[in-house]
Amino acid sequence: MSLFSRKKSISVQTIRRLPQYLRVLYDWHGYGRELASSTELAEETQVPAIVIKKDLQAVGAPSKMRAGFKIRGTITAIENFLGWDNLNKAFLVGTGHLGAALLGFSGFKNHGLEIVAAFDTHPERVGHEIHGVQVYHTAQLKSVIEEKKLKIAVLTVPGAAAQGITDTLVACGIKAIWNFAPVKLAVPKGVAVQQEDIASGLAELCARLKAR
Amino acid sequence: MSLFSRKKSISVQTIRRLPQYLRVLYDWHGYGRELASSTELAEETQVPAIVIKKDLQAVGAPSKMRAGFKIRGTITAIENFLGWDNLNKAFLVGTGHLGAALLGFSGFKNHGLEIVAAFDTHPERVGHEIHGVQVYHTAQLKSVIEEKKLKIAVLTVPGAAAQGITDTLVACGIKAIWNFAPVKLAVPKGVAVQQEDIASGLAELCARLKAR
DNA sequence: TAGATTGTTAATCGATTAACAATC
DNA sequence: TAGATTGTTAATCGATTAACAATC
Repeated sequence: MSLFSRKKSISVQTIRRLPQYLRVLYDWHGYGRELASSTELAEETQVPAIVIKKDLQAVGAPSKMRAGFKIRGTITAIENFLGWDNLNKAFLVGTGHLGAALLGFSGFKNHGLEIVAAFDTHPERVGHEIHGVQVYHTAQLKSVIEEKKLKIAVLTVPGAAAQGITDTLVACGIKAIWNFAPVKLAVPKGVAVQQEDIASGLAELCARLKAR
Repeated sequence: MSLFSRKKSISVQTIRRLPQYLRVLYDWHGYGRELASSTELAEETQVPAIVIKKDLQAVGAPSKMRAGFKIRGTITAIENFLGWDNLNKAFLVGTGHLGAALLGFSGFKNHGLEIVAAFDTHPERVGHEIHGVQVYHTAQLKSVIEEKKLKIAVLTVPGAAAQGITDTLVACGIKAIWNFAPVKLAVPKGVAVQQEDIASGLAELCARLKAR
């Protein structure tokens, strides 16, 4: 056991499955259950049992031989792996339809994210609140980010504006950007960008529909 | 060339990348360009050139040796593969924040989707229009689906309601469901469900942020 | 004990990547 | 011709799947 015995990096696929497990585990934990076997989780999530076993082992979920994984401990292990055990302060740029929808989504608090500020350029939005979140003018980005010590940016601006805003964010020292604009952002190394492309899912659905 | 020389099935990963190529190609086509090499597309999309080459070959995009892929023909090939060359009539169930945001998103017309009806149970929404789309009561699902010959369902209802609505949709003969509720839907074989789980992307971002 | 499960290693599969020929 | 590109086949890599031992 050397200092270098770091767990070998966990695959993106595994990471993307974790929230799914988490939801079921929260549910069962709420009912007072203490153990969950990969077989049972497989039934609930439609993910193969052996995949679940491997995924949970990868994040170091505690288990009891022959009995299954310890629900409470597995929740902790996943939350810990994702950094969802304490809230990251985040802000949202672009309070259009999608932005407003995300501001109204209370579920993020279970997912390590707390959106505490929003930004826009439209005069009729600036200065108001949306779902309890104050909307500032984009010109105030730097000062508000510093003042509130914000770490994660949620980008819901039009595609044409995305790169410009991104450059500003990078200049402000932001290290994580969750981008909903259909544009590949150029960022310096060291800044994590998570691209959400709604068209990908639609393409998948259409291709499957067509293939039948 | 037998009847069975069907292109070997294209991977999900390839399918999910196609819309990205499409956006760049639309753009360049708008400028009157006729050819695009995989190298140039790689620069624009940050996808490796050889991946792009393979992807475009897979959908049968036309090319000129030494010169690149023919933009107009490649657009056609991708649209055709995805069935985006003519609009699928779709409807949306659940006109909450996210549902309203999707109704207001005009971009779907470029993606083979035309949302022509919406459903909800809230009395204050039923009977009104949202972004020009009529909202019906969920009780009218069957009749409206049949009357308007709707094919694709977009589900933006709360998780607790998703499976119940799905059962109704299946009974109405719907074959494709684009599900934004964080619930794995149980459907009979032959019904395509595309699951969008916003938490997956967030998990990916958080894991990457944590790993640094 | 029997049987269901985790733990662990090996086999399989398929996507990505590399290599190089063919082309204009 | 030289050089950039597509076309095509082979090599690599890593995720999934299978197999079976260990456990209680």
